[in-house]
Amino acid sequence: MPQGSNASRRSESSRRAILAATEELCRESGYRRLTIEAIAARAGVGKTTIYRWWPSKGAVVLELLDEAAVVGTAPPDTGDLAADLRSLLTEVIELSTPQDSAPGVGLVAEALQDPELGRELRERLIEPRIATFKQRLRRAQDTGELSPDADLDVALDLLYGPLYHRLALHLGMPDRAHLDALITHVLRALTPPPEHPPTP
Amino acid sequence: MPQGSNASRRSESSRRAILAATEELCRESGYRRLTIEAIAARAGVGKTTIYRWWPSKGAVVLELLDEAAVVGTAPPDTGDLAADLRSLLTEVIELSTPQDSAPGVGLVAEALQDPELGRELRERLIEPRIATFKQRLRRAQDTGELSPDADLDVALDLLYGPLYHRLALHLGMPDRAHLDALITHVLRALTPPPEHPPTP
Amino acid sequence: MPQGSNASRRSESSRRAILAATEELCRESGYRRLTIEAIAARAGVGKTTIYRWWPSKGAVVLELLDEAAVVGTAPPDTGDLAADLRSLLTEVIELSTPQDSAPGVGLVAEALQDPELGRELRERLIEPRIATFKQRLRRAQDTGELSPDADLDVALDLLYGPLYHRLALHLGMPDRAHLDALITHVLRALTPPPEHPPTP
Amino acid sequence: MPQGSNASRRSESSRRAILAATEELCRESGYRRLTIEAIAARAGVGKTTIYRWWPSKGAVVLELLDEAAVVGTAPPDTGDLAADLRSLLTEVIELSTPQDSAPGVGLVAEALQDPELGRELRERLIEPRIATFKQRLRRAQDTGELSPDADLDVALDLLYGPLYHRLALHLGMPDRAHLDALITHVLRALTPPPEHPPTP
DNA sequence: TACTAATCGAGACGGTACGTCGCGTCTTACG
DNA sequence: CGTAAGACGCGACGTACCGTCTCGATTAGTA
Repeated sequence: MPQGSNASRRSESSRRAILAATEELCRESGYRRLTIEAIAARAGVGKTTIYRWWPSKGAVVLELLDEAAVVGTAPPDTGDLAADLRSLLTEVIELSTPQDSAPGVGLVAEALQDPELGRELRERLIEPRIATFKQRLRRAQDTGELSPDADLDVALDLLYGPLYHRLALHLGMPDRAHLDALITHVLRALTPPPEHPPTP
Repeated sequence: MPQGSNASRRSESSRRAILAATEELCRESGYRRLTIEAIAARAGVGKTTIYRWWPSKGAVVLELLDEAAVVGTAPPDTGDLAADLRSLLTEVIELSTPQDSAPGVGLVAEALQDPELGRELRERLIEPRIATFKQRLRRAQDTGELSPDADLDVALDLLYGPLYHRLALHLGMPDRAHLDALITHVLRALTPPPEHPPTP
Repeated sequence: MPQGSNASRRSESSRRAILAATEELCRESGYRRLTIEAIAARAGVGKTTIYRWWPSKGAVVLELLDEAAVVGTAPPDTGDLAADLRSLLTEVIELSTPQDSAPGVGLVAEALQDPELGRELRERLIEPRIATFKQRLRRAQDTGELSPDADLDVALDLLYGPLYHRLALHLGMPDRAHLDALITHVLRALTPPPEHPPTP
Repeated sequence: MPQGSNASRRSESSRRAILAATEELCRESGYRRLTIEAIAARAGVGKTTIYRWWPSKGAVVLELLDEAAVVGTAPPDTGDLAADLRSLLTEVIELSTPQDSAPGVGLVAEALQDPELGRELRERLIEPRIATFKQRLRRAQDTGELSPDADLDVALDLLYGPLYHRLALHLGMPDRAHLDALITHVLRALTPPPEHPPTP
């Protein structure tokens, strides 16, 4: 593909330096104290260069997380549905755990107040994971593990909801036992007792 | 409570003016653009007076919401458990709906990044509602509507979780049908099929 | 006049620090490289404090020169008109000589491009000196040294003009001999050969 | 001049576009707001092209004025010395009058602070005019209109000085009457009353 | 006529300073 | 004393231009 003259003049090395500096500073002082000014200084880059390519510090952090995330587009499928769901949920839990938390939580907090950032966050980080999640559940429907008319959006709310609930309220992420309890409850609710369908 | 001579010389009229100004400004420009500086100006109050009594703008807004909320400490009990749960959840949904959302959502966002504010938010706004919620569920256990060993913390996660989930992801609050689906699912999961207990 | 409550809250110590820093920086690096940012840093003062009280760096420098100038409002009068004029002109020449030149020349340069600054410069620094100059010439008219209908504005142009001429063209200030030549010429032109008046 | 193969590959059309853009922008927004960046944009030219051929915006403007000026190298000589001087002075006055003033005044202002630009300005714009001026005066000495030992440098100062004086002080250029008064005075001072020479 | 190197347009880049905003503290005068 | 008013030191903001630096794409003189 001869994209030739269409090539952006953007400096890849600056881009990398900016993301690296962002990651360092976030780790050192947290999302809150993160500053475009400081990123530029640490990265050895003009502020302009940051503003040229990102609209806000949130967008920089978003790209950082986006790069960091190894997106396995195919859902895990060990044959054990509960285990697979647990591993999907665990990925999110780990993104919200202290040492790495700064960028993730800060980003969610900022996105709450900034619709445009929220949209980006949803499109680039969240929706792919939702898709993966639903893909796994759909497969479970195919194998008859789940009721074929189970409402997958409800399942999504029920399984991911608690994580955000606890995040927002500083309640600490659910431990292994609690997580298993959640999954068990939800699967039970979605598993077809043949005679009455889940939603009236 | 004979606090007598100990009575604070704090000016109640300033306090009210501050909260009123906060409410107006929040409504006009949103939590994000809210500023201690602007509150003081609008309220005709010195900045010192605000800083003397509140540690941050979040704390002011928290007090505003705290005053606004009519906390029915006793849970609703119409005899219809699903309906009662729906009305409890609806209160929170309304706090997160556009016109009034600014203070509520902004506060949650800020609390995500400010542990102290998070603690205050939890203690003064959240926990009373959690208590009310659990109280109603416990009554349902007493009447046999719910399994006596149902895990109420899990129920809490399952019912409130989705709201925060959707809040954080700008997904829009669940509509009436979805909400009912949620409640139905959760109640089904908590209702005892006598042979296997909810947690393994 | 008990101006009491009317007293400005302005910090005199900051004002002095700002002027001192300005003077130092001007001496060290010249008017051109002088920067509000640097003044603030050197003075240990917020930039806001400078912008609050002065509209531009030119205004700060103007105030600096204004304070530095010992304005003898009464003109010198040794009885020797030429000598008195020479001493008046010398004051201006010294303000435009290298070591002290930075502020003075820079200010004139900036005022050339900034009408508001030009007005201030004129009112606060220039016009008092013009008044003094004219006062001395008027006294010379009283004593008959000068023609009573000599045009003092023309005299002003003729005597001060060359200084600005040379300043603008980097020609160097007139030396003692040239200055005396100038004064001699001008006085001769203003001294009445009784029959024909100076202006037609 | 066999510069032959050495011929510059410089683009004349770019040069003209740059000068034209400079002239327009100067007229529209004044020398002060003039910017290399803006010149390049308006001229449809890369910034590099400007920096390759001129060291500063002052140099561009200088070239602009240099081209615009129709330098009559031979002084006017109508036989009426006062009239000839007036027409020489008028050329400078017009260069400093509002509509065209921007480039001229700005250039002088900048040159005050930039010795290199000052030198260029002097050599290319000023000195030719001084030469012309002196040439005319010398001719007047030949015809006996002026004292043969009149100091032409003093004459220069006395006649051009007031213009810069007024320019620097935003005093407005001398009107016709004042200009005539100046010329009259100066000529009187330089005309030989046979018994006492002009300088003591 | 084709080659080849200087020049061109475009504009990203690392910087410096700008002028503004809001912070949280401090100072002053009043009630 | 608490208060209204607001100046203060500070830090970050987002912008404007600077002068330098790649990038192909002309383009003009030479081979």
